[in-house]
Amino acid sequence: MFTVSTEKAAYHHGNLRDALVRTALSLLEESGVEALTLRAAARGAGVSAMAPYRHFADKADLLAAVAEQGYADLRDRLARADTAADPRQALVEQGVAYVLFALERPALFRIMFGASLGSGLPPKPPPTAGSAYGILAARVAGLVPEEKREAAVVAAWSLVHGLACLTVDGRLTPQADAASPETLARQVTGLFAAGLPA
Amino acid sequence: MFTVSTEKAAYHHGNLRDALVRTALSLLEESGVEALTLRAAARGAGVSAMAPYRHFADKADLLAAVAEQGYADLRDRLARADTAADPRQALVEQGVAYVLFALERPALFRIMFGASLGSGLPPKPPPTAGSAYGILAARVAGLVPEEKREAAVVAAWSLVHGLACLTVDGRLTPQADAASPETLARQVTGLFAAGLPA
DNA sequence: CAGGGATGTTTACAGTGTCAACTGAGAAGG
DNA sequence: CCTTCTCAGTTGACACTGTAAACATCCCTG
Repeated sequence: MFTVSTEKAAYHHGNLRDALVRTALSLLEESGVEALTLRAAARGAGVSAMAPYRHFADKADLLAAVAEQGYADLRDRLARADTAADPRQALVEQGVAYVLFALERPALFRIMFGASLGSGLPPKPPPTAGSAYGILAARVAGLVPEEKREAAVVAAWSLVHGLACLTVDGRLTPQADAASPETLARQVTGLFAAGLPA
Repeated sequence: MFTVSTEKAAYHHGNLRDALVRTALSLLEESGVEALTLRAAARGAGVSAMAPYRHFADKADLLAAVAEQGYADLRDRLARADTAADPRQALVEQGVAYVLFALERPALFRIMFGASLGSGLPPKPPPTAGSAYGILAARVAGLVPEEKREAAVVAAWSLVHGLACLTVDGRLTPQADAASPETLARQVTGLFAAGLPA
């Protein structure tokens, strides 16, 4: 057993919580969701199987922390894509960024949304998730009159989210999937943006 | 332990495969996804833990069979909703039906799409899934000129699928969720249908 | 220099998916 | 009719998971 060497390696590990989240994240992205086990995360952090319970109530709680990291990354990504002067264009770019994020980090994306691993109850939307939502909502708000705004925001969000899910899970017809996902995302969101009521 | 009584109860169970799928489905819908375990399905069918392996390669294979049942139900539901004379209206009704299906049977919906429990690889889209897709695609095809048709079909599919996912997982903002899901679905898909290029 | 609270460790348990080897029943062939 | 073969189901075992309870150890505060 040796830790990452640049770390403190004190034997009250220092910052286990962060180490666990980092380990969990790389487990998830390098080996898929079924490799992300509480024990594996503990092992990766060089610590006993029960240690994580000092920092997380249970496995779902660790996953929530991982997801939160994902939300922050997604929000950054959307913000970085939101640069075009034309608001319609900016909206399209956000949509493309959303889909690409899902495609590049599919396992993380599936943890962020969906199922919350356990009870079927709503998994308590974390604050960071809302801020990603806000970036998209702001663009839509600038394009749609007050009374249709809410439906339009939900529609935009649904559209990119649905496209991301279907693409990630390989659910699109081969012909649709043949073109690069980016092209497809651009066409789809473009079509949507064009149809928005002025 | 007693079987469903109307069944044969012969000692080479008769039709274990179907019994397992049925048991799995009710486990799933009555007690959530974490209750759907291979052993529990076997128990429910009155059979030993290893018996399912004579009919399914592994757990994922059972889940695939359950999902297939779900696809068939969804297709029926879409077909039944597709009755309006106005094609735009029919499209909206299909979207609403899709969202309601997801909301009424959330666990099944999550099994049908998403993750395929195991490798992150695409889970081999079953034939029945395509036929549900076809019902929606047909309506869109009647509304959109040839060259934009493909993008429009993907967009419609994405929109309702995304809305279904977000609703099921309780990801919508409270205000959006306050109205009945059906109303929301109607507004959102209506807005989309209205924006479609003539 | 106490001692107390946070942080980790050990041990244990119920449950899971799945492998290997065994058994029983119904059909096939002499 | 009796043997035999093969499919369908069983038993037992294994490695692994998440988690509870009790114990150990470090560091900080008084």
